[in-house]
Amino acid sequence: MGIAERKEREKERRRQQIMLAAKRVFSAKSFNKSTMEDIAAEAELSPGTIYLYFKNKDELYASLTLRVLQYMLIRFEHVSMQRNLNSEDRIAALREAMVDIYEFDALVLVNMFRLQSSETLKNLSSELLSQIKDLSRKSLQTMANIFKEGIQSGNFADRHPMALADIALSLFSGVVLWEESKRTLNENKNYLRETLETAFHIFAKGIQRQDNLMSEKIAS
Amino acid sequence: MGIAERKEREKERRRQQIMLAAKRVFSAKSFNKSTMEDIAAEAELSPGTIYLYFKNKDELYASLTLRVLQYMLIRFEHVSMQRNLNSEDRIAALREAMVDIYEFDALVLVNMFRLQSSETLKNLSSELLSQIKDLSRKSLQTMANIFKEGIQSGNFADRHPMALADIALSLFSGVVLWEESKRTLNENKNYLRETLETAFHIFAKGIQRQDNLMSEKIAS
Amino acid sequence: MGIAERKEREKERRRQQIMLAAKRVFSAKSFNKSTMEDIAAEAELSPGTIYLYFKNKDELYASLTLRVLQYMLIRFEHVSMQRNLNSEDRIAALREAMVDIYEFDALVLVNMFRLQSSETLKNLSSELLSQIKDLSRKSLQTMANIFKEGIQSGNFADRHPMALADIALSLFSGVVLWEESKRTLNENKNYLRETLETAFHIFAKGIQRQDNLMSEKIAS
Amino acid sequence: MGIAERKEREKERRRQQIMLAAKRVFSAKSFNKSTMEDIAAEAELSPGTIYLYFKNKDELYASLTLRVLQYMLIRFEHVSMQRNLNSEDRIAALREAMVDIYEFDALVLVNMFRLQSSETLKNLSSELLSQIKDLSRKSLQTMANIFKEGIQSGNFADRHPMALADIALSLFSGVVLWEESKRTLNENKNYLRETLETAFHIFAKGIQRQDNLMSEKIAS
DNA sequence: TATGAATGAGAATTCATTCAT
DNA sequence: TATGAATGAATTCTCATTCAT
Repeated sequence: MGIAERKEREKERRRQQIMLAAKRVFSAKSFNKSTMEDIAAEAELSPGTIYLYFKNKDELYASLTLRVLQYMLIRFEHVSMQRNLNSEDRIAALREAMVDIYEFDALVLVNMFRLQSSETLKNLSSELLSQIKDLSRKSLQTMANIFKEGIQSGNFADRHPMALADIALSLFSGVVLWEESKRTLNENKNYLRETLETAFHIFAKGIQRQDNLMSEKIAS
Repeated sequence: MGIAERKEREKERRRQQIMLAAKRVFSAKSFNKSTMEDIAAEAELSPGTIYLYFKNKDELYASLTLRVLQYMLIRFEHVSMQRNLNSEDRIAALREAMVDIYEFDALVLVNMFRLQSSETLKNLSSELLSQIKDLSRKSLQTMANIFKEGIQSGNFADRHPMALADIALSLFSGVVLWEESKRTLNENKNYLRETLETAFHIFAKGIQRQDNLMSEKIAS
Repeated sequence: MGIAERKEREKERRRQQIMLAAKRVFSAKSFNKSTMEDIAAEAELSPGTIYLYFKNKDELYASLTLRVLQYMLIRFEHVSMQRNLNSEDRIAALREAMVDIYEFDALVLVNMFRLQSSETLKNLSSELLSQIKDLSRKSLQTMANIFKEGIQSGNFADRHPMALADIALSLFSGVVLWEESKRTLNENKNYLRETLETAFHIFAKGIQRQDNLMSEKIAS
Repeated sequence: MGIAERKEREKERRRQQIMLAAKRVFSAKSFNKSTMEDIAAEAELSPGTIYLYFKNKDELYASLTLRVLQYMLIRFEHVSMQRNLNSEDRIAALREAMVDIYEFDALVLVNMFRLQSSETLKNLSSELLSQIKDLSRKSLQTMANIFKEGIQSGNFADRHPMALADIALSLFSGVVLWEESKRTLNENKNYLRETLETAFHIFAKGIQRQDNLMSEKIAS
């Protein structure tokens, strides 16, 4: 029994080892220019071994996406459970979660959209695909709940919570994409955190109820 | 001379024809899964002919990016010149410009970030690369000017105009990316315009001066 | 018009060139040990070129089979049309046709049965597969007609003509198989013609009507 | 000692278990498309274990051939020893032996010809190879003896007995090959027994002495 | 200019075989 | 003995690019 469990754990560890190597290689070279041999070398394994853990290159790639999505859900759920925070602080917590997610894996989130291509989709096992769909749906739903509570407590203007979640996620990915882009073209330092802070300040203000804003002002 | 001009015009027309074909193929299949033969077939030309107009696949791709950036700059400049509009309406005009850009070429803007890859960059002629940098800089600057004027007229909160431009562009690309993603995964209808409207409403409200909001409220 | 035709002819010639090279390589090495690179080298072409003419290795192989089947049908039809021959001589002519077929391509006929594997079948285009089925059906039918006429003329015992065709073809392939086998194991000279002669003498006698045999004997 | 024997017996049983699994897999998929992992899975063993019993894939394959040749010799010897039967009945007994052999292993006999490939031969231990040659020689010789006795007893026409054995074996393998082929291509039911009966009726009649046939006829 | 057949380097993937446990 | 993860050489196939016509 213990043996089966240990084997299972080792197998999972090996998968992680390969995914981490893949992440490093993809970050350095972009998906198409990265070869399975590069990844194998980075993981200090032989090419054949990769295929014991991942059906093909697209599936390895998609597994990286899954990994980020899992982390994203956990971080969003954590924010969602912090009921003691006021609405504004929850938005800030959400933003901090996003910074964490970015630090967990900057590029895979960005490249996640590679999965758009139907040519890619057909190389994926339906199980993996449905896991990805499921996780992204859950993450959005979790974010939507945060907005919903803000609306019910009268802090946020009355908008469809799911639309707000879509927009918050879009803002996040857009900023990551654009900052990464600028960074590569100009080799500048990383302004992601600052930009994200500004962006979410604006977003937070943009979704507040007018009354709320007024009363704040008057109180001051 | 007239002959030379006509030839020039025809050459440009042929370039456009290839780019349009490439755009369609890249949209359907993603860069790597699209072959030069696919593109040639879509353009009703032979593979060899493509190479008479574009140095290589990467350069063809980059030219598509250039094309959308040119359009973007024109649209942004047009908004910038509409001095008769109030700040709020200019944000709305900016948003409409973005919808146009999206309709001009949904994915290439998003995939523009593929150019990040340094492996790709070195396949491009330096001329093309500097044109791309130049155009994206100008587009941002033009947007920044719009925000700057809003700040000077006292309508927008005092923030760095370039940061606002970065965020507006990020929001735009993020929404395109995410809506396209949802569309591919779920085969749903296209909610881009609606989402973009909501997103820019929030953004517009988020960057207004508090006083401004209050006075609006009181006046009402 | 003439150009299109010439191109078509050249394309067909190139296909033949590849098939001949493949035949030589398969004869020397057996299907699995022959690589596409071997075949390309033998045809003095690059590996990629093979794929312009044949979808994959299995399809190239099956095309060789088709080629023999085409030749087989022509030879059998030729025998079938020789109505002036008596039944016994027609069997002899059939046997000579088989020797020709063997000389046209000894191994592919033998290996034709590789196509049995369903794993192989699924790599073939349905068009090619149906051509193969069609040709083997027609060849058998043509042989069956020869037997039918012998039965109707009272020379052959009354048996199902198609069953006789099956058996004649089986005898042919069995002899080829076995003689090739002996030849490889013992590096002996080629007894195929002699064995085939004996085999078809026996077969011819075996299918004659008893009366016929008797009367021959009495007449002698 | 008893222990050593039991171990030996168990080892042999395990070898048989693997060969049976291999036979099933090879029948379904053809040699090249069958992987050692397929065979291991079918035998409910791990790939490594196969190599404890067989040197390599070619040798496993050759062992299957050996197995069917052993069975063939036993069956032919059994027919050979039935001296009480008349010649015609002995041919019938031979045919029944062939049906048994077919049922013992339909395809391996036919695929035996894969061993032709010199590339394959050099992967085999010389011991195994000489056993195979020896057994096939003995089987043919046994058959030849049956024919020889028929000739000496005046029932069969005077032909070289070994040539008759070659032809009988060819007819057998040809029929198996062709019937299996038809079966795979058309998913029909199995006509092997019927075809083999007809084929050997014809063969039996074809090798009889003329006088013999006449006298039969007159007697009737 | 346009063609499209040919190229061939390069990639993904497979699988017989090994070996530490 | 048995395992099965790991290997890595070998193989099939792809596709950006070239070039003779």
